[in-house]
Amino acid sequence: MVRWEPGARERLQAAALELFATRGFEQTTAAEIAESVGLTERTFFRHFADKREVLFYGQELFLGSFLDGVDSAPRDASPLEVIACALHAAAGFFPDERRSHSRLRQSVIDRHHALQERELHKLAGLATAVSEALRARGIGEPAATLAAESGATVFGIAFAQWIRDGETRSLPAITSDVLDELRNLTVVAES
Amino acid sequence: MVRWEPGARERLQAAALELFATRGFEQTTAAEIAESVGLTERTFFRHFADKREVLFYGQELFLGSFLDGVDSAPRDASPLEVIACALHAAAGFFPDERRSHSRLRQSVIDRHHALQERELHKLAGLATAVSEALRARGIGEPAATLAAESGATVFGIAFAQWIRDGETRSLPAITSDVLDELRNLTVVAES
DNA sequence: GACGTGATGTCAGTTGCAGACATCACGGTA
DNA sequence: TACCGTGATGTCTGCAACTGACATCACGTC
Repeated sequence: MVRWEPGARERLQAAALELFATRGFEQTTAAEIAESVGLTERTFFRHFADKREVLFYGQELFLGSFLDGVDSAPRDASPLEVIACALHAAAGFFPDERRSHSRLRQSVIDRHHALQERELHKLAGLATAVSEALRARGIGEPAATLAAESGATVFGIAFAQWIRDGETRSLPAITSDVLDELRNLTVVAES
Repeated sequence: MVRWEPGARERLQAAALELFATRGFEQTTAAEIAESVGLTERTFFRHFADKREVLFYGQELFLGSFLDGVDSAPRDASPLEVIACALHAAAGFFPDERRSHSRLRQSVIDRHHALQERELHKLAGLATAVSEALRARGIGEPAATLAAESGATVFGIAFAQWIRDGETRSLPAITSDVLDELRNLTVVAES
């Protein structure tokens, strides 16, 4: 007889998303999430540093694809060209099959300030990691940070558009368009 | 005999900053902050929605100066020119006399994830307000959001530089330089 | 001089989280 | 076959972050 069902973490994450979506984040206790999959509150907090983290755990792969994109850029690429590569790689991380799941998850996040804060913090951490990768390529400051943060901004805007109702384009396509808009922004200012 | 000393909120904010700076954020309870100025924990939470907010309360004035800057831009200004005006106005909100206080406050924030999250959330709220102001001027999406977020990024980088040890330039001067770097970023990419 | 008001105090309760310690299937080792 | 270490879990306990309900009482007003 098995002592524990496998995949405790994944079951907790799935249950949490469902409960948050139906009852709301504050109305769902960590104990309820745990009990709904046959575990205890204490175990919940062993898997996730805090209640919010259950929605954000496991983004290292996403960050990794972002950094892989940085590495894939040619040596002599400009900062913004490097960001373009990173965005292309990162956008590929979200194929269209994930759209409805992403939509549900984001609708939960958008409804609660506490979750928005965590999301912003994760995005900021990603930007920091990218800016370090840019500096490792010899790009100085503040260009590296500026480019990295701009990349994160572009991704955020594109992602929000990707999960909007009625949107049918793929995330890479949208990302590319938004990046073009960023280029236009400053070009127009220069004219 | 007066029933309460005036300025409860300000006293709480000052005491909180000092205690956070000396003991650390998690090691300081809301009750301790309140008692250090002769109040109770319950009163603390009547003035601030949560423990973190004591460090962030009262930023409407800063947001206001940002929006005033948007309004001060000429009608036919490009999005980035509008942002330049907004940044100039916002940077003026932090004269050099505030530098050491800002430095202390920021050092506390930088030491604690929970406070960083709140700061990012406030900055994001500012960017949202600015993007709405841009849309009200007839600027479309995603240009408005892109410009507003870029402005927030520039301000954040400039502010971090302003409070760095040894930095002597004024915040408006630094902000202007960082904004130029943002322009260079995309110009180089276009060449 | 009575009266409403607003900032505060008091008290009790829920929830998020963490330390300390026990449990016990499983996999290896003698 | 008997033993042992390990890791994921449960149990118990306690603190701190908040919150609702209700009491207090200086102050200004009528």
